[in-house]
Amino acid sequence: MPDDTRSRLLASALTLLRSEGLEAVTLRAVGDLTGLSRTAPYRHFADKNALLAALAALIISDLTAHVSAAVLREHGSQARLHAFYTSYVDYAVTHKEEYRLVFAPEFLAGTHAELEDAIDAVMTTFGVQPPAADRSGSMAALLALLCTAHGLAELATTGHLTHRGVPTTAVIDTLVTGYPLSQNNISDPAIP
Amino acid sequence: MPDDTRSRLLASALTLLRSEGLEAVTLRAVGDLTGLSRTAPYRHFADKNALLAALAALIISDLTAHVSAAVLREHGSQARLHAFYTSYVDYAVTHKEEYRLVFAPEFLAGTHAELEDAIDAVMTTFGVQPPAADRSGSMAALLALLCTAHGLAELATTGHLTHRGVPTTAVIDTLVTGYPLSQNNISDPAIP
DNA sequence: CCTTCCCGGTTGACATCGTCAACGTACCTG
DNA sequence: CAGGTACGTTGACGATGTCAACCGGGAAGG
Repeated sequence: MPDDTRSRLLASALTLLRSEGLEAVTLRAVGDLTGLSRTAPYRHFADKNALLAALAALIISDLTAHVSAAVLREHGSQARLHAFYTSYVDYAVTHKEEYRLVFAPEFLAGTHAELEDAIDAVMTTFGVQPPAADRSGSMAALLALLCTAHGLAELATTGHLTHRGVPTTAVIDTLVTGYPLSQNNISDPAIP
Repeated sequence: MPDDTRSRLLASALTLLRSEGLEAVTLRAVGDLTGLSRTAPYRHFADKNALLAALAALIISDLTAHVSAAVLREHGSQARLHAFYTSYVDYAVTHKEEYRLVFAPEFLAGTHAELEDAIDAVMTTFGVQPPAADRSGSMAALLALLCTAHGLAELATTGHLTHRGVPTTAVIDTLVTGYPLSQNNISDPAIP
């Protein structure tokens, strides 16, 4: 085990993230909790963002594993779609701060690699081939799926959904059974 | 014009946000740019979060105006749905930092009022009545719509979409024409 | 065995930031 | 005229990210 302290630093950061939130993850706190001193992380990560990016990568793996397991447990497109949304949102809500970190834009600049891997993992789960030029249709479909799941998760974790008095599950059901708009459920504007 | 300096402070903050990004919006910088001193914002806002929340409210108004105009310009559910997604994402991509501020979760805690208003504005645009118990179905549909738009915007502004080699418009087209998953476009997993 | 170098770690220091306390100044009110 | 209040300023404090300088120990090489 070569990079032992590096793993311990990441573990401390994860502990802090879970227990006290993203803003509590400070380099000094990470060093303290690991039993080292403030600038110790600088021996293993270029800067704070590098540490957080590494942590985000771990979390993404966990998230994809959670979702993949839930999806594979079901059979049939509809059931799997439902499982996908449900497990995705469930993970985000259960691990609010972790999910928040994964999509925190401030330090993700240029480090899209992890998310790309996550998307690849989802695609593999659904049996879609890796990006190929002639497959752009499927790619768009998958990205549309991810967009919806992500928006769902974001609005669910920040409470914007439940604050409307509508349970998240109802929204998911709506998404799974199809877009009501294409069925003309929504009338024309009442406002001229 | 009673609260003149307050407006000027907000204008300065908006300028900073647009030109140098969210992290450049510091109370000191806002004070400087307004021609006042560092702690001047404290005479008009409780703290930094209050200032940012007020700014976010302005931006939300602008966003909803942009989207509403684009939607009302079209006729028919499908065209309007397309206009909704396109204008929403267009605004987010064109005003990356502003959109980022609107959904920055750190200071939004408890201040959902503006977003609620934004949702109400969208609902009005589509002619849906304000939240009523028997209307929860429509509510869920609208929230599903917003979820998708938000996820789309987030992934588009952070470059996760285009980095996959798939143009955002293709994803939108997929969403408008309907969920491919419910049409069994996606095969069963190739992995056991 | 001795020298040299580097890896992992530490402390000290600095700039920046949000925030509070104390102060000052004008203007309005009684 | 006296007093208060709204607005604004400066000073200071603690927290934070980051850098520079320092240090010990072990590996490398003679």
